[in-house]
Amino acid sequence: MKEPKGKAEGQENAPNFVHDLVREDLRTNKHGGRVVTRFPPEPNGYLHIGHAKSICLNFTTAELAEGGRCHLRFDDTNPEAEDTEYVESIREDVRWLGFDWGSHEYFASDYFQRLYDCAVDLIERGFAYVDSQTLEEIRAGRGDFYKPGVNSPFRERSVEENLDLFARMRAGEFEEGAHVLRAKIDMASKDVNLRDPLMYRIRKAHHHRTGDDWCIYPMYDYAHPMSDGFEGITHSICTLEFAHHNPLYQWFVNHFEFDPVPWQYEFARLNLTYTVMSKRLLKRLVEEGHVSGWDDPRMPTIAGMRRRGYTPAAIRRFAERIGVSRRDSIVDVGLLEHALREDLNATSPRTMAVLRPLKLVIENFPDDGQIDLGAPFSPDDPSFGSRTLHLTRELFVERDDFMEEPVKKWFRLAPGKEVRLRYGALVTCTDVVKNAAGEVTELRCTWDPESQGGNAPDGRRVRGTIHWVSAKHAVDAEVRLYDRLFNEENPLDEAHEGDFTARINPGSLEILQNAKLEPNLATRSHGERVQFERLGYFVVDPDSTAERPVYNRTIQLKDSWAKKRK
RNA sequence: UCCCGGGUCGUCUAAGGGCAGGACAACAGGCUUUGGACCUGUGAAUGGUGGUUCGAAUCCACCCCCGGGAACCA
Repeated sequence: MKEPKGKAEGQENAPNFVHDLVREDLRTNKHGGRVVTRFPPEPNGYLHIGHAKSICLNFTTAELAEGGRCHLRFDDTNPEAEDTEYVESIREDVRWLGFDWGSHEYFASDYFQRLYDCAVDLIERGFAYVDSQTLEEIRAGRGDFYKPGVNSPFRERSVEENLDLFARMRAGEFEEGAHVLRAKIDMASKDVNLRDPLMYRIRKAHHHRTGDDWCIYPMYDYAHPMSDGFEGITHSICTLEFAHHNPLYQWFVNHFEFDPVPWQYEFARLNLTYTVMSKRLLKRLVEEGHVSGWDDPRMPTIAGMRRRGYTPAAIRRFAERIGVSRRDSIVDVGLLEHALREDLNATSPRTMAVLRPLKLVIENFPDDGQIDLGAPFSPDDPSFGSRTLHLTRELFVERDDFMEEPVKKWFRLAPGKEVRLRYGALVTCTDVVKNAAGEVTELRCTWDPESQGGNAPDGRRVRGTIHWVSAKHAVDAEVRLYDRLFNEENPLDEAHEGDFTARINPGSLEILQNAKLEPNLATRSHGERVQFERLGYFVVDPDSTAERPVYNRTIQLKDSWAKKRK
């Protein structure tokens, strides 16, 4: 029978070659039905959306099998780069994304003794040796892409001498750089990584977890496959730049008797338009003050996206949709934004807030009159509930919703034009008040008392519907409008002048101090998400207080009017 | 100059000898008390040249382009 390999029309899940391979392994009962993966961050920085892709891939792959699991392993073999500070943020971010590693949290540093013992074993079997050349000699001896390497003069040391030297390295008898431990593989290999790679180097550095217990530290190429072996990993998933290490990965794993024998699979890392993803560049943005920190809502870090108002579900959905393949790509950030809007549209209560207030006075409305009107929090889902709006003589409307000399197809406020106040009433602009500078400071209107709630009493068509708040009831707030951090699709494109910071979008943050909110928006808690009707999705920032609410704009609504004007 | 990957609509991807399909974006229309959401429709692709075949995106050959690789980093 022919197994349909691709997905049919209307497919919900994007292609994922790793899932396909694992399903095949399950079918053939490879590893006895076990699937164990791991997410192995180095605790030297904050996680970003690229890591999120990997986290989703590793956890969803494990879920393919009954009893499958995904480990969280901190790959902390370089004491000079890592810090405990990052460990907690990584845990928090993975948890926030919605994944649970249960009791399977590990640290590569917990394996230092075991790794050492295995290295001794390799030495005893003649597969590793202590090299006493200088760094420069080792580098020169490795050759280059076109020339094979040459054997180190120390390559044929006796097992006894190697054992003695290695023990003394561990004991701290030598200075940094005096010796290294190397795997004895093949100095003439076309694969440069196989030319007797380093396994251990001397580093008299304080480790964030093991303190000063060790002065020799294992290299990634040795520690990683071994850690996978120790933990019973079946599918070791990493990004493409590690593909060259696969033969070496297998070499180490095959010199021990692991069950299961792990295998490494590589996939293409995520790149996004209008975004930089490397830890080094993100660090520069923070350190040079281009953003307020690792959790600045413009950052592609998980912490930044969380503060921006992204939902875990949107990120997971995005990761699923873009698929997993081996080809380099730059995903249109619009795909991410689509997943975001999709989730927010379904989950956000609708509210009203005026960002740039313009006073509107209803002249035929009593001075102290007030009409209470019910308004649902969702236009089509009653389970969201409703609140009461207060129609009063003085209101605030959006300055952008008024145009003194309207262009064609303008359905909003303009002299003589009638519009609907959402869930409020129909009002007609009768006059415009200006200050000495000629700026519009107030709109004078009349309303149709028959139109309470916004219904046209005679069925007349009123095309424009605008949002508003009662001046008397409005709560002042700060609103931070965020936009893409970069102006260019590919900020790293070398065709541009200057470095990537020259492409930062100067309009990526605009702070409005005088926004007017409907009252219920003043009492929401940090992280709560709402839609400000007609404007976009917003989230309560951690800086928010009861006295001074602060909202961040997560993303604008799709705006076909803005498009039309262009 | 060497080794390893990879090239399908603008973007991410299906189809792996038999109608090049989907999603996002774009465009057009419908509906609408959010110019939102939703619905309908349209345009849009197999890097090149040869070869095998009734038939090639798919197999073969050569070429071109892109990414990665020579840390005591991960």
